[in-house]
Amino acid sequence: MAGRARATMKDVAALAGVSPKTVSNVVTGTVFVRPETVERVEAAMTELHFVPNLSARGLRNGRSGTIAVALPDLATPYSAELLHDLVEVAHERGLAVQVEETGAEPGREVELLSRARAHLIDGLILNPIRVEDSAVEYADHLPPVVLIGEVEQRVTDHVIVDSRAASRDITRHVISRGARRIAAIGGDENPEKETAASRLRLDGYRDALRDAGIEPDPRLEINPLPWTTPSAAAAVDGLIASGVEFDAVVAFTDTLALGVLHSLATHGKRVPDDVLVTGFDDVEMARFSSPALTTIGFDLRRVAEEALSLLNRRMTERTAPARSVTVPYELIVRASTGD
Amino acid sequence: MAGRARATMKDVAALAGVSPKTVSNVVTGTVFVRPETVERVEAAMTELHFVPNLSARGLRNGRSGTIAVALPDLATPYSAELLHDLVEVAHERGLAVQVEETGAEPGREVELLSRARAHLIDGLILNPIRVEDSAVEYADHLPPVVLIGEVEQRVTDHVIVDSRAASRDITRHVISRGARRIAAIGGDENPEKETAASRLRLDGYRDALRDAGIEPDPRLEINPLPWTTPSAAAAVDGLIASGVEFDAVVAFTDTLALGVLHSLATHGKRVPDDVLVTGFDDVEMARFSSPALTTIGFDLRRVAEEALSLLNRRMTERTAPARSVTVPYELIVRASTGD
DNA sequence: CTGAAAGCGCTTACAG
DNA sequence: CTGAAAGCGCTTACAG
Repeated sequence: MAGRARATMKDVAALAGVSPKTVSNVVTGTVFVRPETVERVEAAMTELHFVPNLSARGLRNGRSGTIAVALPDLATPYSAELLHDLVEVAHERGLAVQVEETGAEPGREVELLSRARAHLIDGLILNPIRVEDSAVEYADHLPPVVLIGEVEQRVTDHVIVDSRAASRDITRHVISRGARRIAAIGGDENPEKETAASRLRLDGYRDALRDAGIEPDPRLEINPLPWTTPSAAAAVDGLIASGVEFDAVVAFTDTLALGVLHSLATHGKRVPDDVLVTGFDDVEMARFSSPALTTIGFDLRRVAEEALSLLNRRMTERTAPARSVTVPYELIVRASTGD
Repeated sequence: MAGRARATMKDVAALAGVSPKTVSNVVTGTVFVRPETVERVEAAMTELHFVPNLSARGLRNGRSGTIAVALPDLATPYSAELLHDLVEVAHERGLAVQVEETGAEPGREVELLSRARAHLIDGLILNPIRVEDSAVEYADHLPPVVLIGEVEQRVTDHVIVDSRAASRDITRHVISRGARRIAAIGGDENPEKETAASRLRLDGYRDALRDAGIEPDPRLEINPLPWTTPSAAAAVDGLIASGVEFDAVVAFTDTLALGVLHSLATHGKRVPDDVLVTGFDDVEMARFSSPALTTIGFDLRRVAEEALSLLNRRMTERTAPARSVTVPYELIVRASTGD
């Protein structure tokens, strides 16, 4: 078959002795076709190895059957797990998934959205990093968009977890276990470096401190960029070297927390005996680290389903008001806070 | 703009006072167009928010500018890191990437390849699990395919790492550190469960044992399916419960090795003092586990580049003989074998 | 239940 | 350097 021209509906129609329209009806299955006819057409399709040309279909009906998923860093465990669920759910719903990486640069999100490529897709699921920079103001020129993650805007649909409350809860938890000098890894005052997650989780952390009457210490608020395991390890190395005392570390993602554990182990600090440690996201490694991580968990499969449902609705009702779905979280207590 | 019809080249041409052909020339940039004309056309495109319809272009020139990447499980750290590099390289070369998950079921690979969707793509990069089942025999009816990973066939292009030699080397390493009772996690005799990686890494492990005069013990060859961290942990739990003695564990992926470390820690076995442990792949967590993992590393970015180069060549020369590129590996010694 | 015609938005020869 | 025509392979009205 290599090299031989691909069969078209016209070829199939000729072989089956029907019109192209009938072949189309058989392929799409929207109209009832007489069983004998269906059989003849299917036999012809098999014989010719017919596969519909999706470019042609897409051109005709204006939909490609493909959505894009844009994530900051595909190599991160959290992104990988989220992508896994999104692809699974999308395929169940008959949609193909194209992936894009926005990276650390805020501009990439905007660029990506306005890029030509984006317009071969029927919709976009975006996990944004930045608040203001999120290209949502361009929503008018965009395909349907659903945001995953906390962003303070009401222009597009989004699926959120209440990060601030979750961060407050997990910080309260370490306070309840006796911690007073609690480092926050991922928080930042600098609006240049601030992200939606960073801002909200820092707010939640401070809420808990305030409620407990603990004075925040700027030296304990560290934002290692990018949010990776090695940079978190380096941040804790630095904290230890600085001599600032601490008895707990609240990391704003599990990926960061794994670096925290590594640094503490390197310096001979025992978790949870000397220092309590928590993460956020409940990635698979959070259960298998030494010690296992106390963290915030939520149902990623559910997030994926909600995102695709919102996107699907948006594809049909373009002008409906923006919807927001909140997925519940739970505090998962493990050995890293001495369960 | 929402709801308003998208501008076409015809609209742009009308506004700029040129023919659609000229607009096309400006957009594709293949033919020289007079600077004043270019400027007029570009102004018109901006004004109308023109974006070329890629379905139409795809229909016309037979290429979509999209490739597919099919991996067994997107949530696995190794897959995630590989996808990250593939997407990065593909984007540098102007290609979009569609992702597919083949899962554990061997049939999915075949199904996927023959599925209609596959034909909207210009090529496919596949990380196959099974040897025989890999749908490579269908290569004639397929878009250009490049395999990543060891598969014993010469029908399609592929990028490989010499798994057998690598597995032999790392097993030799633990033998050199004094181990004699070495468990292999991921090896399997059962052809039903055997995969390309499983087969070759088991062969390499046995090569090393034979060279050292150590008799293989079937009770030490365990294949936890699927190849995940929890199943590896459960496998080692079982091994310990069985009472079979061992002084080292050679895991066939880092993901498995992380589960091995977890199980050993749970049972109070110290690594490397009581048991040596090794992995394969050098994922990021291999550096941050406690202890850090001795493993086999290779350049994933390089793998991605080679795969895309092969695919690109295949897209132009469909009938050229299959090529194979071998990427070098290295033994990375870390604390888990007592460095 | 099926056919003949038209058109989705591009780009490729073919002319000038 | 630019235009007018044709066609990539489908599907959507419009007829019967």
